[in-house]
Amino acid sequence: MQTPMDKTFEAGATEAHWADYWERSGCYTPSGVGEPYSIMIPPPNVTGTLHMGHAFQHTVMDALIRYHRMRGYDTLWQPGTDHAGIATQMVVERNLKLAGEPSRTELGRERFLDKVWEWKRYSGGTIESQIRRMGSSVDWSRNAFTMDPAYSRAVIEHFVKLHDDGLIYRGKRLVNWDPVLQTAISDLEVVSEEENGKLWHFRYPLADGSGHLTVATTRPETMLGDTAVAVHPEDERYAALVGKFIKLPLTDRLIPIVADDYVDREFGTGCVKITPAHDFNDYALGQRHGLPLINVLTSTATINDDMPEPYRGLDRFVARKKVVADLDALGLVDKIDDHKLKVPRGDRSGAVVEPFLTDQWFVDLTRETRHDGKPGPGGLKAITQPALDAFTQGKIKFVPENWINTYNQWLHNIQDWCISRQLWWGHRIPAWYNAAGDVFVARTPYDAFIQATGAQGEFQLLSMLKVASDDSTDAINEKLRSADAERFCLTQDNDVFDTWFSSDIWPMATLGWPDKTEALKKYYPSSVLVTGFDIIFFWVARMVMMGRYFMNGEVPFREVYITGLVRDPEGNKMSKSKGNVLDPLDVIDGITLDALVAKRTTGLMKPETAPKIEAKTRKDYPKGIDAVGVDALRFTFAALATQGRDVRFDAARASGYRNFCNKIWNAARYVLLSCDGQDTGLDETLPVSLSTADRWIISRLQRVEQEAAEHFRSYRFDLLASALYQFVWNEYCDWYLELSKPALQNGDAAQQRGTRRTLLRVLESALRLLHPIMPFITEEVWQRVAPLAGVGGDSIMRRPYPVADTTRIDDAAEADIEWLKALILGVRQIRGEMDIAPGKVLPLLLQNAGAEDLARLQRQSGSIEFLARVEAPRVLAADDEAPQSATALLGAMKLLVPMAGLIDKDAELARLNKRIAALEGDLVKTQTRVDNPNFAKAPEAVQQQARDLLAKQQQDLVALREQCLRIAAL
RNA sequence: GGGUGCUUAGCUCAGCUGGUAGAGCGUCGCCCUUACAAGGCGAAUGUCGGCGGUUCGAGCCCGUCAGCACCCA
Repeated sequence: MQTPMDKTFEAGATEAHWADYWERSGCYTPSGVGEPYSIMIPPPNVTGTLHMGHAFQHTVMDALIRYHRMRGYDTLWQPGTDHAGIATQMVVERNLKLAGEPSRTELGRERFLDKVWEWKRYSGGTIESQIRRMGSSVDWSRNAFTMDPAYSRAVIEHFVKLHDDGLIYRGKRLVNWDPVLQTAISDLEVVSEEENGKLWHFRYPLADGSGHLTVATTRPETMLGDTAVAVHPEDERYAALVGKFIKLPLTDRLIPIVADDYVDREFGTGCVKITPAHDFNDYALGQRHGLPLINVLTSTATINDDMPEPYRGLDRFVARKKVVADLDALGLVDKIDDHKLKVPRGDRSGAVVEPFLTDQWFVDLTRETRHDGKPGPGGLKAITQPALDAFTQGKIKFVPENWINTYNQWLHNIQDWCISRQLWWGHRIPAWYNAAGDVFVARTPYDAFIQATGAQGEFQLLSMLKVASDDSTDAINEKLRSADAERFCLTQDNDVFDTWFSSDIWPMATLGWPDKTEALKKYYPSSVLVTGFDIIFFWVARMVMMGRYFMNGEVPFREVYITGLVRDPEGNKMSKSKGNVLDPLDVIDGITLDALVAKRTTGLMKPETAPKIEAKTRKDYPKGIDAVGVDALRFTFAALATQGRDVRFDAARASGYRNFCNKIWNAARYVLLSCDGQDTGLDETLPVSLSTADRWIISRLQRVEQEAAEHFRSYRFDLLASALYQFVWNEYCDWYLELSKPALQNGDAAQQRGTRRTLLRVLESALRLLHPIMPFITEEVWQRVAPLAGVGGDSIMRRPYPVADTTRIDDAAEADIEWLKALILGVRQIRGEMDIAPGKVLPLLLQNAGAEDLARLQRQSGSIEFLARVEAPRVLAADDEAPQSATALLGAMKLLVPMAGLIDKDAELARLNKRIAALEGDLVKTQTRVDNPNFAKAPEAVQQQARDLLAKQQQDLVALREQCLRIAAL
């Protein structure tokens, strides 16, 4: 005998135990047998902790992984974290500031990086413990980090190979410059939003003194770097001026007037000042017209020393005012209009980004042929096109599939990718420079020195100096200096790679690439990538590019399941600055309102937003958040995983699924109370008889198993959740458990044996069906149920996922139980609508019963009496007089509950009239449908269905009206 | 300007190849019935954004308008 179960399910108590057990007993590591099934986790940034979005996606991934593991696949879920260059560097810098410690620049590169590693250990540890809490069955033995030595080697290999293949170039180009973080960022990291600004109109005098042109600008300070004024070639107003010169105010320069159809004649005056060094469009125009580039700014966005003295050193916005004031003093300001414009800001710093001319590294994604003129394909052919083809050729597909449009559109308009960042935290670019500025790209410092010395004919120098292949740059330089060979000294590029330029090889590098490992052979391509639509460009597309390029055209994953983004109850994106984030653990463990408010309002970048955040929090969660446990949270995510883009998190919904856990728990409790220590049919030699109810629930189980398989295949976790919920609650608990009660009380030994066996087997199957979504409660309950069901094994995780046996679908049993339910529903309806206490046992008469009704009555009488709480139903003969009764219909049969002393005449009349009214409405609809002469065009089956419905409605209506008259007459 | 979605019960959302509108939460009655009050039983609630079209039949297909959201330029 087992120890009895508690009356309620306490999630916390079981979670830690099973998570620990699964991991220790090797449930998470690939079995090594079966067809491979793998998922690479989108590595969370080590900037902080997991948020609801992670919890959501991890739920989906774990459900897929557990499902396939149970299906017998050799299943790998690869975990890991991402170093997240800019984001992490910013977090650490902020922490240093808050702690009053020396700043990044004061510490210097090496000591600062020590601080970042310290943070990484802390943050990474937090993330890993959160993943463990959620029950995510990742293979911890393969845990990876994008800055691991092995991973770093892969990043370098990836860069060097692309470089050697002529697909990477370095050059002075206009990039998006974040003057606060002092680094280049990619176009994807720039967010442009409409802001209120001004449009300044300046008069630019013609050099010959014959007048002026008026130009409009949103950024006056850039005029110091103007190198032309452009007009539209077909603009008659200015045709005569093209080729003349402007005397640029505040400088001594003459700049030409050029014609270019980039100019929009309608905008402003139709004259545009051209600043090629500070605007992307102007840059392109400048290239077309051979204009010089004049840089106005420093890297911190102050005016540089090449500019006229009065402006030097001024911040760009101060300089803007001064430029306007100075022009105004010269009488050159025509007018100033209010103007809405898109202001580009760095997504991390929020600073206004400047187009800025610097030396950067780029991946070529746009050329047909190599940029260096050597034979071979350029980036367009080698990288971009294959990434597009992967989908058109069906090697990968999106789920939902319409995301392909987003993907294609981006790739068709793609720009070269700036991959260098002026940061310290990240993979340092493996490029070295000599004093002459020559660049050597190599896998190791040693290789770079080999190249550098070899280039000057000094092939033996390094071996003479006993330079080792693993010597650092400094060590080699030291040896060179001591040998008076200083001219061979090299310095490594100070910059690091864009983080996405390391995570783009995640599916390969985590499996050991560039080595040809067994894991790579087995688990690449991964089966599915689960991620949000917000990083289709950042990550998905780039993984496809690099995967195909480095893996002989093989894609990194077969399917991309795009999830929605988790939002707050109002539909806003969750973010720390908005103060609407939720920690999944706070939903799991619960949190009081005050604690939640405190959590959301401390450590804010803008403390003044605290009152607003507090008010919103108190509105959204007036009672705090109930502790629901991991399983309920996971089930909530599954239920919310529709195909839409937004997932509004609803704490009430989570509480609802917490109740579902409790329902499962108590159902199991009942089953165990009924079966533990009893004959549960394990002895195959003893006779077992299955009742209609037994055959019915077994049949329903097969159907839900079919549905589950389909929903996993199509990634419809919402439908999966609802199918399982309904089966467990509305069929197994509401009906089957109730039906089992009279069977266990009154059945013979074989019947009881059959019922107990069915109770146990169906529950055991249901637990396995639910396990991928709700691992903990299913394991906890399964451990108790499985032995009684005759099922062995140490963990539900290792049991097979239920597969439908269609031979056990039993239409007759289903029809019988549907009839039974309808009968009971009829009685309950009378009871409910008459406010008769549920416990009150009622007499029940059956009038006009057919042969089928009588047969079913015979088979189900025990169930009827128990569930409907009625005395043994009395069948009226055709000529029997019925007492005055409340009525419900079951097909042609009437259910009569005698009213004497129970039911008020008027109440029953009201009730009948309501039913009649509803029925009349339905009848009209059906009648008009059937009467439409064109209805003959409909398929015969549809017509028959409609005619049947009509007949039934007519028959019911007649019966109800008859009954109504009879009661009224009393 | 280009693109992608969305608009269904008070709220959050399902609704498969067109065949009499569903779930959860909430609401309203009656019940502490020996698995579960985190529960049981019953009930109410929708011109499926507007208009037009195709069709025997439209929440679903087509057109159009309105509102909302996001992405790209």
